[in-house]
Amino acid sequence: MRYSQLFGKTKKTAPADADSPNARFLTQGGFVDRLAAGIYQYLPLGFRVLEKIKKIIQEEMNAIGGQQILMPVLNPVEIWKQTGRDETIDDVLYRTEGAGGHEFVLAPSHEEPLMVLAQQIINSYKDLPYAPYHIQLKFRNEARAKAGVLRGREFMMKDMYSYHVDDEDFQKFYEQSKVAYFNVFKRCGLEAYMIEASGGAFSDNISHEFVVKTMSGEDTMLLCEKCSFAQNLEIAEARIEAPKGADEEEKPLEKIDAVREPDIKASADLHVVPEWKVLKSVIYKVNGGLLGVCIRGDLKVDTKRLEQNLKEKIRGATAEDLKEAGLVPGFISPIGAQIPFIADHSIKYVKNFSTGANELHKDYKNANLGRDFQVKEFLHLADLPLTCPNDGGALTEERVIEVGNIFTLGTKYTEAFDVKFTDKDGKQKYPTMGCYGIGVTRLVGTVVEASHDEKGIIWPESVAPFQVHLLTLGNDDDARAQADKLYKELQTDGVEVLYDDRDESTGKKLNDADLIGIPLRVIVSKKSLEKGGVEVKARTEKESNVISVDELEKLIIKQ
RNA sequence: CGGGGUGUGGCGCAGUUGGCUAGCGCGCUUGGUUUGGGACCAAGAGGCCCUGGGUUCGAGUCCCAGCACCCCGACCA
Repeated sequence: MRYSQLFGKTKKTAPADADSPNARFLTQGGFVDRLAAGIYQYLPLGFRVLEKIKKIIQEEMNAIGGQQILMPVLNPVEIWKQTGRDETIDDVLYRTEGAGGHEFVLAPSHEEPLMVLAQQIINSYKDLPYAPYHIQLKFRNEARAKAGVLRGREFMMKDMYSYHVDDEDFQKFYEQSKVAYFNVFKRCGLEAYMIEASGGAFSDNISHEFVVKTMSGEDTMLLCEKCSFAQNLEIAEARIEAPKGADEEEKPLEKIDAVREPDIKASADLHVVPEWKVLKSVIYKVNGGLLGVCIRGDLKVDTKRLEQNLKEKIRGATAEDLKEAGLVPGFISPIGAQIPFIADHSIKYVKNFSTGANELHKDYKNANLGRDFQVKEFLHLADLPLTCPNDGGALTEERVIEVGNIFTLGTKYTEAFDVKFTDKDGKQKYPTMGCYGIGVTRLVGTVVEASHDEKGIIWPESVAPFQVHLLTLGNDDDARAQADKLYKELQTDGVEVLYDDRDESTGKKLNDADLIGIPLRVIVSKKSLEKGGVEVKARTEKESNVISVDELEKLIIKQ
């Protein structure tokens, strides 16, 4: 492909609102374009990456017996009523009306249409197992789309579903799917971790998530330093979620007289509430300034964790520090305070906190997060004994993005659609199912998140839009002729080449090459020809070297 | 759905207490000079200033309502 003819060029400046690395580089590099929040269109460069990732997934799914099909996006609402999911996941469903007032949903997942197929196809134990899959757009009315292509309202997903005669056969396949999943991510150049997770709204059963470490991730993973134990923090933290009675209606904020001792117990006694209903505010001195930390009254701030999270040395604020900031020990609260506050996640689950009013012997009742006070950031700061259940090793926290997940579905759907097969013994039975998802468009963004530098993307060879970025520098006629010739030869050899044939300045062309991030950069210029060939540099390397055209062809074709 | 922020040529931005023909950089077109890390000169094209109401002699600017987008949360196979 000649870059001069490519539909979609790089931009010198990224859109101001594209702030996660994937959003920034993919839009600036001309891979994708945002049409609306969470809705992207793919330009030739982005589309090529998408297709490569799809191909890897197809190969790995086929290898474990998957059979690709294609199911429709537009689904009659009736099949969604059959599982009750038109109500249970109503909040994410896009609905639309067809001719004659028929109601449709845009599929957010595809268990339902598949079950209609299964009713017809699954009859005998001789047929099983089956593992149909498809790669298709999904539509989910996310409350908040974000982070470029990582969380979209329209996105592409590979979903596979398996049917088995019994649990044993299912388990065997489930294990195979884990291997296939690791293969997919590895081939995309990603290091994935498999972690235990809760099933969420789509399943109540056991599930495993596949996650990749990224800054723009949405989840936190706990990773054991000693063994391979990895777990979603959600599970570990379940214990600090909402104590009984914590989730109540928000009541009006009230300021009251509170002649009491300056501690949590005194506050809880005065307000006649359990200690977890008291909002604890602790003030630290960080980098010369003061920082408030809110946490549930019954928990303690783990200062080591706080330091790790802030990457700063901290110490407790002194009485003078507090006085200067206008804070009264024992009656501190984020409401009306003049210093920044952060918080432990535990306070998100409790309504109507009691807390100080930043005045001696005055308290607030019914203080609510968001309405009455805000915090800058939520961190995991509670002093909980979070150690590895296997060997007691320390657990580190990692920001991760979920790129795939696998579920045991049991007979939930086969029963709902009354899909039965006749077993060897002549009895009718429900097949047991699993489902296996990979976010395909999310993978595109994840690769960028995991592999970039300040200049741009660094595509792994396996998913790069082109293998070679060929460019000329200078306006030397001979160099251009040589480059044209090389471009044609490489094409003849079946090498995917992006040829920057523009008459642009050196800096612009080199910067564009770094931004687009094709693995191998090949420069043909007067200078390189004088040194006897072409200059090659891997995107991952700093230094380039000059080799002959013959050597180049050997180098590329052996790959 | 709560909190915060932003809407001005394709992209990034400026626009004063309301004032005349809405600017700048990048990009684009034409001509010329350049060419190893975002070159230069000259001449151009390109704007429902988010939308709708209001105030005013006069609104990009003030007021009201709405919409969109981004961020932090709630939510989330």
